[in-house]
Amino acid sequence: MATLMDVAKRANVSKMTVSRVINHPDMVTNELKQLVYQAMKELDYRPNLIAKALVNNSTRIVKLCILEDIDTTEPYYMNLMVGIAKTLDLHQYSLQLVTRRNFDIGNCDGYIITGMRKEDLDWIKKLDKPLIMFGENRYGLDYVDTNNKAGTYKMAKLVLERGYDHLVYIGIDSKESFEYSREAGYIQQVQENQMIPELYRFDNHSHLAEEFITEHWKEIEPNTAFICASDRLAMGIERGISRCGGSIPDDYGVTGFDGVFLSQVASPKITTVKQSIIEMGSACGENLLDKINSKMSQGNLIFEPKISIGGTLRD
Amino acid sequence: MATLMDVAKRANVSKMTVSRVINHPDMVTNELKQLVYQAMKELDYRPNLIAKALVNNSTRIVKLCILEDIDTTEPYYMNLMVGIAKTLDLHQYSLQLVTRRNFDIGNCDGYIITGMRKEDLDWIKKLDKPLIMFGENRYGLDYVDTNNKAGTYKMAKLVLERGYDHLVYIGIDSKESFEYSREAGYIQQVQENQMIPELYRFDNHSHLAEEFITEHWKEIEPNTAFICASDRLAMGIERGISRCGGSIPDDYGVTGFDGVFLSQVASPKITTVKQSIIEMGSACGENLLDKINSKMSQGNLIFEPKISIGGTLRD
DNA sequence: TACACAAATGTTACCGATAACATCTTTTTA
DNA sequence: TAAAAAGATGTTATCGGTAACATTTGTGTA
Repeated sequence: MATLMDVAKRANVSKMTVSRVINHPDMVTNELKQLVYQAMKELDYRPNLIAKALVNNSTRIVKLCILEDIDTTEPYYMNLMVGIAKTLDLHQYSLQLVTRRNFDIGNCDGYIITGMRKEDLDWIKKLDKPLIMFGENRYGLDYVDTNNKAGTYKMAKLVLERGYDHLVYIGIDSKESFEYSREAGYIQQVQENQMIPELYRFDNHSHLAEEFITEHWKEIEPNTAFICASDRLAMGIERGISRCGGSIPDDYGVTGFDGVFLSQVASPKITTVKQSIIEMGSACGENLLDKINSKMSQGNLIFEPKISIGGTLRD
Repeated sequence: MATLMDVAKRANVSKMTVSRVINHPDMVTNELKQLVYQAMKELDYRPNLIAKALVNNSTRIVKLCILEDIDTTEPYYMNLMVGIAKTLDLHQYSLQLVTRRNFDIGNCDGYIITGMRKEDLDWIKKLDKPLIMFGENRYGLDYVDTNNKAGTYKMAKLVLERGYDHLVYIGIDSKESFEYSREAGYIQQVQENQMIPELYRFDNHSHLAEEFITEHWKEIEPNTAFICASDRLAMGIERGISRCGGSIPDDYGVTGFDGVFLSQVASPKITTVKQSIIEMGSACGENLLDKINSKMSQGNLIFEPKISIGGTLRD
C-alpha cells in the first residue's frame, strides 16, 4: 500500500505538499497539484485512515446500541443497520454493535441508541460523545423517528373513508413514547368524527391478539376495523378473524404499523403504516456525523410515514 | 483520556515498561508491575486502539459482505450480525457492512462473506486478506454453516416416525449449495425407507407455496407431510392447507428450516430445523480473527442443527 | 533598486503505541 | 573475583498522517 511519502517521492515534492493537495488544495499551485494527482493515480494511493484518526484523536467508530432484546425481534433493526452502515461507510466510519449482553461503550466517536428504558437514562446522560436516539422519547434527547401520531391518524382516516363504522385500536402494552403517540393519533381521528375510542393493549405477540379475537368473537360486530400498533398484532388479529370465519376485508378491516417484513408475509398482505427504516437509518447516521464534526446539527428528525396498501381493507 | 505516557510518569517508569506490563508482563518485575497497575487504575487507563492499529499496520475492521438482497429478507442476518459483532467487540474489532449498493472493500483486516453468487468468485479470489464464507460453497472457500444435509435427513426421519406415509419436499429454486445439501438429506432418508422422492421447487416466497397447495389440493392425499427448505415456504404450505380446510397436524404435516423468526410467528408454530445463527456468527468471527492473527485456523466449521418442535407435526 | 509582504513549499514535532537496540544490574561460572 | 551471560529497564526510531513554524520565491511599492 502506497503512503504519502511514496507519492511525495514520486512527485518530487514533500509529504506536506501531498497532504495539502488532499486537504487544502487551494494552497497548492496547479502545476504541483497535477504532478501529485498523477503520482497518486500511478501508485493507487489511498489515505491511511488509521493514521488520520490518530492525529485527530478520533476512532472513526460509531456505536449502535440496541437495548431491546434482538432475538425475538422483527427485521426492523436489520434495516436500520443497513441504513446506518450505508452512511457511515460513505464517510469511512465503522460500526460497533452494542447490546445488553455486550455492553461496551467507550472508544468511539458517537452513539446511536435505540430501545432504551427509563433506567438507561442515567448512563446515557453521562456519555460525553455526540449521540442520537432512534425512536422518539420524552427526555429531551435528540431523536429520529416516524411521525407516529400522524401515522395512526392518517390510517384511521383511511379506514373511515373505506366505510368501516367501528374502529378498535390494538396497542402495545408498553410505556414507550411511540405507543402513546400512536394511540393519540387514533384517538384524535376518532374523536374528530364524534366516535368513542376503544383501546386494548397486549404484549407485542401475534398470538395474544389472535386469542383476543377468538375469545371475544361473539361481541365483535361486522364492519369493524382494527387499527393495530404493529404488524405483529395485526397479523394475529387477521389470523383470529380468519379462524373464526370472518371475512377480511369485506366484513372486517385490519391495519398494521411498520411495513418492514411481516406485513408482506401475511396473507392477505397487511395494509400498514410504512416506515422507511433504511432511509431513517441513513438520516440518523448523517445527523450523528454532523454532530461529530460539530456542524451544529441538533433537534429531532421526523419522517412522515406512508400508507402501504395491502389486502386487509376493502376498496 | 490517559495515555501510556501519563501512566508512565505516574508510576515513575518509562513508557516501554508500561507497554511491557500490558503485552509482555513476564518481562517486568512484580514490584514495577504493581506500581504500573496502580497507576493504570488511578488514571483509568485504556489503551488507544488506533495507535496500536497504526504500529501493527492493521485496521481492526472486519467487513461483513451481505450479497443477498436484504430488504426482503428474514431476521436471519440480524442474528448473524449480532453473533459476529459480539465476538468482534470482545476483541475490539469493529464491523463494516458491505452490500451490493454499498460496495467498498478495502481498508480492513478480513472478510466474512455471505450470499455470494457464482460471478462473485472473481473478486473474492482476488482478496488479499483472510476471509471466511458464511454458508457452504463448493469453490473451496472456507466456510461456516449448518449441516444442511443432516438437518433434512433428521427431519425426514422424525416425520416418518410420526407416521406420515407420504413425504414431499418443497425446495428453494436456486442453485446454491445449501439447497442441494438439503435436498440430498431428504432424498437419502426417503430412499433408505424404500420410498420415492417427490420434490418441487419455488422461489422463496410463502405465497408461491400457498398457491401450489390450493391449486393441487385435490391431488394431495391425507397423511402427507411437507419437508420445506425454509420457514417461509413452510408458512405458505401451512396457510394453503388451512385455507383448503385440511387439518394440521392430524392429516398433514409441515416442517421448515431456519427457526429464526417466522417459525415462531406462524400458527401453529412450525416444527423446524433450527440453526443457532448467533452462535454460528460468533464462531465465524472467532475463526476469522484466528486467521487474521494467523493462528492457522482453516477449514470448515459445521454446526449440527437441532429440531425445534412446533405444532405442525402430530405426536 | 531595495525592502516589505504575501504566497508557495519544506522541516520539524507530534498523535500513542511498539520493536529493536542500548544500557545498566544481577547472577552464573570458571 | 573477574568476565560472561542473563535479566530488567530505558532510549530511539517508526507507523502515516497533520499542525505549526521555517524557509524560499515572487510580487508590489517607494
